[in-house]
Amino acid sequence: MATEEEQFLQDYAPREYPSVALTVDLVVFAVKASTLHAAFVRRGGHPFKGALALPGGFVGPDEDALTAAWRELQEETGLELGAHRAHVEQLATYSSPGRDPRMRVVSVAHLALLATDGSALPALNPGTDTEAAQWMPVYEVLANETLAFDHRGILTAALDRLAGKIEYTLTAARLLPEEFTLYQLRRVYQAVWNTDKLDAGNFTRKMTGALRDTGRKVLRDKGAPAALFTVRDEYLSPPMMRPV
Amino acid sequence: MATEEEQFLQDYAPREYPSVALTVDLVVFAVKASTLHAAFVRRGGHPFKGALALPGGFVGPDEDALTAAWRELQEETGLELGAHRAHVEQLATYSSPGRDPRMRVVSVAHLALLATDGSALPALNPGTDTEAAQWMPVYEVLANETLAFDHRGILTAALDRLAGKIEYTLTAARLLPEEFTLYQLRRVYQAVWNTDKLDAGNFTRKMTGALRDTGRKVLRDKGAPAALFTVRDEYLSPPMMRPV
DNA sequence: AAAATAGTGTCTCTGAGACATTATGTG
DNA sequence: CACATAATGTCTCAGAGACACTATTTT
Repeated sequence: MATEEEQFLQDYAPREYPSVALTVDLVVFAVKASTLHAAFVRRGGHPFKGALALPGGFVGPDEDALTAAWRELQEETGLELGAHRAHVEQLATYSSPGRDPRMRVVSVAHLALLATDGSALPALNPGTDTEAAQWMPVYEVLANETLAFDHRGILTAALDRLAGKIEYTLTAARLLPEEFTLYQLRRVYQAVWNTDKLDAGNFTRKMTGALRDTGRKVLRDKGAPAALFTVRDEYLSPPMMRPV
Repeated sequence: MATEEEQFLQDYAPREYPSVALTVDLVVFAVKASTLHAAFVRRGGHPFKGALALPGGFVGPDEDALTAAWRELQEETGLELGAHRAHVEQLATYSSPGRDPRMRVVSVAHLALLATDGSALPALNPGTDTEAAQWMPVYEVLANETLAFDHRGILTAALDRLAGKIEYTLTAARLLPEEFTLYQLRRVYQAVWNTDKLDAGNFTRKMTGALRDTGRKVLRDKGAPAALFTVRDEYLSPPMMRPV
């Protein structure tokens, strides 16, 4: 049996099959000043010269798409894994034959969330020789900028996914440090949903069930001190509702 | 400007880049007798000889993954598009380097839903030369069968997606004819969730808001006649809740 | 009439939103 | 004390589930 299988693998003659170049595209989100930002690259060459594009790169022969996405994220931010907390998940795959006029490129888009305290964005690598990635406000980009390839569709898909997911999970906490106040969390929701209509009191009550109070408090410029929370482990990525 | 771009496209020398074979895998669901079924192929050759596998095939050079999924679905069922109503959507992409021991194959998994009246499954093509696809009960397969490659993961991902999606959309109606009774719809929910605990009365009240009563009724063996409904257009794929 | 099924009524509980109120800090 | 913010209380409303009840068919 083992021999039959070995035989097969040896006999197997690589057939004619269509082959494609496989890449990952990243939508990297982070929040500053209650505004949702994403990392973009300004294209210096054709096609789509001068337009904004999402960072990305080829998937190596010995890695899967998720590994490649983490590697690209690290190359772009220079983050030591674990220094910045990060969350990466697959979004969707874009395979339209004409999406890159130069050749057949199939791209697995990923959603990446970087933690910030809401006051500053993570540093981006100044870029080797190629153009460096830069943070830009997502809603302004969507309103005013031209995006290369099918990257507008990828960006809106990522935004929809994030906006939907924080409705029923605590994924929003992945955009914050390990410990955070309800004020910070609320600002993340406002950033993602591009709104300022979130009642602070109701928000507190709604969230505290899935959070753990560290007992410590932190002060702001004015007002009462705010409690520091962490996400209760059982609510980290899975649903906040439907507690199994 | 046009010249500069043309110049670039001409000058563009195809670089060295890793290339992969791109395929689609299909999880095709249909319901019979309140039991969720999926289409499988029994493997006749190595690797995974004798195990069950999902149907699928290569993505052609001039089609995207979704088009290839529709083509494979048609080849497998012999359905004239529109004769059987069908729903196909992208699920996720599987790109682990070792997932096929023969070569580097990246597969875009798709979820397909076929309409039945709940009493019989759509015919599957008897297969050209290769093994024909066959319907099998999903929960029994997951409990008792060995699945080839990473197809167990794909199948459970498809099932999770479907089970979750029918909670807040009317996607379940894609497993039924254009017009259906609440009894049929309830049986679909029971099939997908593998349960029989759905109160008929509450189910009716919950669903009727998103349905349109055709005014016609249909009889069963016993009991009162049941009204025929269709899905109100505005609720077809998008959410039943959150009415914008 | 008896049985089975379709559909409605009723009650309770829970969660969300609107909004007021109390508590705790700073200048 | 004035002010700002955190957190809680209160009220209302809508939706879901448990369960009883009525209506409509077949045998």
